[in-house]
Amino acid sequence: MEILSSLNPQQRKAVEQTEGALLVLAGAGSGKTRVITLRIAYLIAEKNVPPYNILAVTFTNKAAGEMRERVKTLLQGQNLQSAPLISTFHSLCVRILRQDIEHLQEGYTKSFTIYDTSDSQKVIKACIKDLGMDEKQLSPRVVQSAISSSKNQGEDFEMYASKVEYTDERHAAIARAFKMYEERLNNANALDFDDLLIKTVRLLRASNEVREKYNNKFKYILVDEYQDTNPLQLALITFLTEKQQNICVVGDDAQSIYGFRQADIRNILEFEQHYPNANVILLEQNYRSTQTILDVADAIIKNNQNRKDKKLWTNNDTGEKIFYYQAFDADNEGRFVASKIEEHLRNNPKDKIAILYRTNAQSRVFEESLRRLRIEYNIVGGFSFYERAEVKDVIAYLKLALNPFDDIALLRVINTPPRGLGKTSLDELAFRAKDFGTSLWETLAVITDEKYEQPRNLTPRALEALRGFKKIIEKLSAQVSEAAQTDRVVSEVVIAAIEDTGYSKMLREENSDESEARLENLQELVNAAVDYDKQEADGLRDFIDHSALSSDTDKYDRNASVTMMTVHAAKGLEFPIVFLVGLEDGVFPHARSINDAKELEEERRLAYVAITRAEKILYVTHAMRRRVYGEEMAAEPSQFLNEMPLEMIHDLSRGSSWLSFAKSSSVKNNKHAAKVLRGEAETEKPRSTYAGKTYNSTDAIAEFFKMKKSSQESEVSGQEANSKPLSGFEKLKAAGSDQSKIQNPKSKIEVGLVPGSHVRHAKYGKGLVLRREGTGDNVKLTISFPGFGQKKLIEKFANLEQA
DNA sequence: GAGTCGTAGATTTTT
DNA sequence: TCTACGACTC
Ligand SMILES: Nc1ncnc2c1ncn2[C@@H]1O[C@H](COP(=O)(O)OP(=O)(O)OP(=O)(O)O)[C@@H](O)[C@H]1O
Repeated sequence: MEILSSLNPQQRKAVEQTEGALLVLAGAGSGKTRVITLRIAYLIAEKNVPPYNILAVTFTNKAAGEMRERVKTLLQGQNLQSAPLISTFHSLCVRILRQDIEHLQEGYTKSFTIYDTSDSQKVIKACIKDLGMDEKQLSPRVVQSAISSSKNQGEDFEMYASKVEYTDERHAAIARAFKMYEERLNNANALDFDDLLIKTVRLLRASNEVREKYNNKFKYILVDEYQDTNPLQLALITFLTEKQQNICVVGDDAQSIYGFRQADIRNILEFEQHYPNANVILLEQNYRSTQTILDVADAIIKNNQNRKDKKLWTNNDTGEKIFYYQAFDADNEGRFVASKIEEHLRNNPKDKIAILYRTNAQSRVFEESLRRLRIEYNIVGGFSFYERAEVKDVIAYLKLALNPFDDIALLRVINTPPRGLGKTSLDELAFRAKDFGTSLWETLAVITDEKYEQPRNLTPRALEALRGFKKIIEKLSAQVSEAAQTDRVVSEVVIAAIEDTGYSKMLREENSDESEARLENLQELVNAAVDYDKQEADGLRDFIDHSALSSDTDKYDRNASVTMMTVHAAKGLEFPIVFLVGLEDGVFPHARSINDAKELEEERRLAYVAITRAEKILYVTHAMRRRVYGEEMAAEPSQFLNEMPLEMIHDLSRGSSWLSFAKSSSVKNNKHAAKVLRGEAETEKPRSTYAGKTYNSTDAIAEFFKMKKSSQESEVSGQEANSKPLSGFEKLKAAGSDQSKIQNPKSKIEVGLVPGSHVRHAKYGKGLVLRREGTGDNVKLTISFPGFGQKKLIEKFANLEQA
């Protein structure tokens, strides 16, 4: 088969060995995804496996879409009766449950609703309230994440509750909320994201018939990014491969970045225990990146204790050095990136460039700076189209029409547009519902009935409004079931949900820029439905499912020259030019992970993923100041920068930068200046804890600041594209020194502690002042103490000495 | 019941 | 900085 000629011998082996269990464990860019893709084509074209017997599972919709495309291209010209199923875990589960959930006998029907994260959050809030607790005592966020992580480990609320110590009030409260949450979802015939997996696993476990059915259907199973599977997903795969064991998984333990979703790399490392006859193939040649990029990625990942050493080599050139830029602040970082992108596109308009960041919130600055230069970009993730309020509203109408038990959908739309149904009426409705033990919809039907004899506790106006609402939904339901029978015209029902509900009327009457934009978004929704009608014609339900599962903007345009996304979203992709931005302690690695060795290692793997996305050119940038919650904060260069081999980095910053300092302090016989900077950490007991390492670059940075102070004039005027008359650094210095001299004469230190000053603290020892705010007795100082991190202290009480 | 205003609190990462 | 929710007014 000629397509195999594009493979190296190991890859080829992995493709040709179609029977039995196979693990392909290999580093970044070694062709794992290519193996999976070709394997699917090979099974179909060479082994004559019917496509419907093949299941390939990926992690994101984006990855599934890409793979579908590639397989399609490979199989062009073949006359196929069916297509292989290439889907995410979640879509696969929806597919199975839509067919067979009734076998589970838990009261769920095929018309179940999917609750997204915000829907579940609403349920949780209601539960907390109904348990007589305050959101401040028990935050919905905490409950939600507890429930989710418990579920992803395969637990139900009973298992969760059984683990709670009876003295542990807090967890007991979570357990109660968990229980109530489960009951409410069940009553609403609703499943959350995690339930999709849980229920499928439970279904496969409980029903021999169903298990048998899918074992017979999916004879060949392939899983990409296997290192990111969690115990539930493992269970799912295990059940699906009970009969046949034709399973091929590929992955790289160094790229495991979904620990927060309970992903467990033991799944991949212990694959041979799960499938004792498994073969293991290692791929060691990287086809993607330059040697320099691989060296840098490798240098970083080597700092992880918990890892499996893998070889990775490349025939590619050494390539360019890594480009580094220290920005003055986030805005300046954005300008730098945009201007570099402009330069690249001027030289080669076809360049494909990615901006990768740790959190979605960072995208804004880059959007603005690109827009300023009129550079087109597209952005993956963040708030998706389907998460917009107006879109969710319309979808909620449709969800309610499909599943009237969906209380969340009902509450969302019952008074949108305003129908004169306020808190009082809705409280009454909810109260009755609880009393009857039924859904809001059923309750509504009962109490609006002409023949209902009990006192209603509703104003005549409210009663009429409820009746009107009921009619609207009934009409919509009728249209929906009609459409379901004709198996088409999703778009018509969508239009009905926009028009006949009064929704568009409300927006037209509002007549603002805002409402204008919303109407446009709804038009987009109609367009999506029209497209959908043309392509799949799988009915309204499928359309709605799709909207729930694609919070990830999977229609990213691979032809666009600039794409921005989080590092997580970039997994599996590659770009000739990559900008990895915001490399600061607290941002990347994220502040939430910095104090936990395990989580810090995950951040480091994330850095590894980010760097290995680059094919030819990698830029790394960081800002010295960044706004956090609207507050300007001093930012330290990321420890991951410190872990890079500095001689491979080329400094593009104007003036002196952290890098130039780090390089200059290199001891002759030492390979990496970074090691020098790490100093004591190296001689310490080898990284038994990371607490001390977190700020171990502080000394370097402290000295850097000191240097900076003396050369401030040149540094500031050298800052590129800094249009403000006074740089922040100057302002900071000015504000700091003036205030401390004039308004704080009582201060122990007459000179005043300006940012950059060294101080000594009784408990934390030597530290460096990063920031000063407030006046008089209220002066607060942010000080970085090596080994203790940043502390915010009141100058008056801190008892600081100048060091 | 609807709309306005003020303030506390929040951000990882994805399905 | 932005948001989401609660108090307050009409
Ligand atoms: N044998 C080969 N010859 C030439 N190019 C190859 C070969 N195998 C893979 N490639 C190319 O290498 C690049 C990386 O491949 P692929 O995305 O499959 O790697 P991967 O192992 O899945 O990477 P990651 O783990 O980083 O997602 C792709 O551009 C692919 O086309």
